Amino acid sequence: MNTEFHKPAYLATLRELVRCGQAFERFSGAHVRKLGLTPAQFDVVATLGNTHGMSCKDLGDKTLITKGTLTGVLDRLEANGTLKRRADKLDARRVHVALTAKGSALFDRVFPTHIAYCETAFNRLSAAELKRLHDGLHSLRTAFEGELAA
Amino acid sequence: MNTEFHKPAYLATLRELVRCGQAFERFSGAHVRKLGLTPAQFDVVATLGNTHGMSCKDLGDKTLITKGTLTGVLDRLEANGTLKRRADKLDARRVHVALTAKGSALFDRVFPTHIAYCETAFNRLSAAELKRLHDGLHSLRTAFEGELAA
DNA sequence: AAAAATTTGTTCTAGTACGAACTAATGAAT
DNA sequence: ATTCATTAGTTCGTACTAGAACAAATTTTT
Repeated sequence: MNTEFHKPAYLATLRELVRCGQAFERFSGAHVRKLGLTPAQFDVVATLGNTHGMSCKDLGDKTLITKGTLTGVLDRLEANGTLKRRADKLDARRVHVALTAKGSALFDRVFPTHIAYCETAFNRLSAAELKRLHDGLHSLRTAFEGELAA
Repeated sequence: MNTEFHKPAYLATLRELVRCGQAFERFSGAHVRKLGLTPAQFDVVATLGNTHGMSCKDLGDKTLITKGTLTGVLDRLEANGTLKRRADKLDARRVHVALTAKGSALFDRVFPTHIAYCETAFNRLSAAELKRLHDGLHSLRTAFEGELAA
């Protein structure tokens, strides 16, 4: 009680960051689920689309899904025939992951649709606003990563 | 295959939004876990701190934790004595949630510490940058919410 | 006042999320 | 070559997440 705690000014921005992120999750996630995928699954399919596949490591780096989680996501997508795992002959530790023909068709059907859907929201901002926002987010992310390393 | 898909300009900003949000989660979450709480638990304790408590509905609205999830989070915090549920006499549907003395002490110990920790990252940006970022995030969030309602 | 619609909170399921422990394979150091 | 350290993936435990179905209480409608 009543520790007179002076709230720093940055809290308003922090709050907007979290709220905006959650609003995007709802906005994007609800659409993705209607397309029959979870957000994480969409992320994987979108990353593998139009590539010859990649290792779990690379996939994890690009999607920012941690490796422990990735195993399960890949399991489910492999089980329903969206992608296939195969051993990497040059490095036996690695597993090469690539979309199947079915997965590629899924990508073609789902990716442009979702990109167009998201565009409706972003189009409410001007190009200049988007650029400013991009730069600000980038600075802040760099700050988080820098402090975490420190 | 090879539908020549023209990637819209907004994707760069979208990517930064997601990455910045995840960077914050890591930055903030790692610290909160060291303090012995999960991010969701910290969110609840921080929201209940310095109040006389509130209904699950209000708590869910403020923390943006959906009600199905909130039940479990509250279960665990109640089990370890951080908070207490009691019936609301005016509206029997409602459950009033408030910190116990132990929970209040936890809040006093953990909240200022974490706020100060987060400040180190935000201090890397100028006040003007933070303001611009705040406004941009707000506009974008409004756009998401507006499109979702539409 | 009775029926219908809404609100509040819990429960259930499937799918993340993170961290830590573990195995197997590659690379480095000597 | 053999030990040592690092890297890639999987597995495990606990906790969070959305969404849907549910029961109970309140409000609205008639």
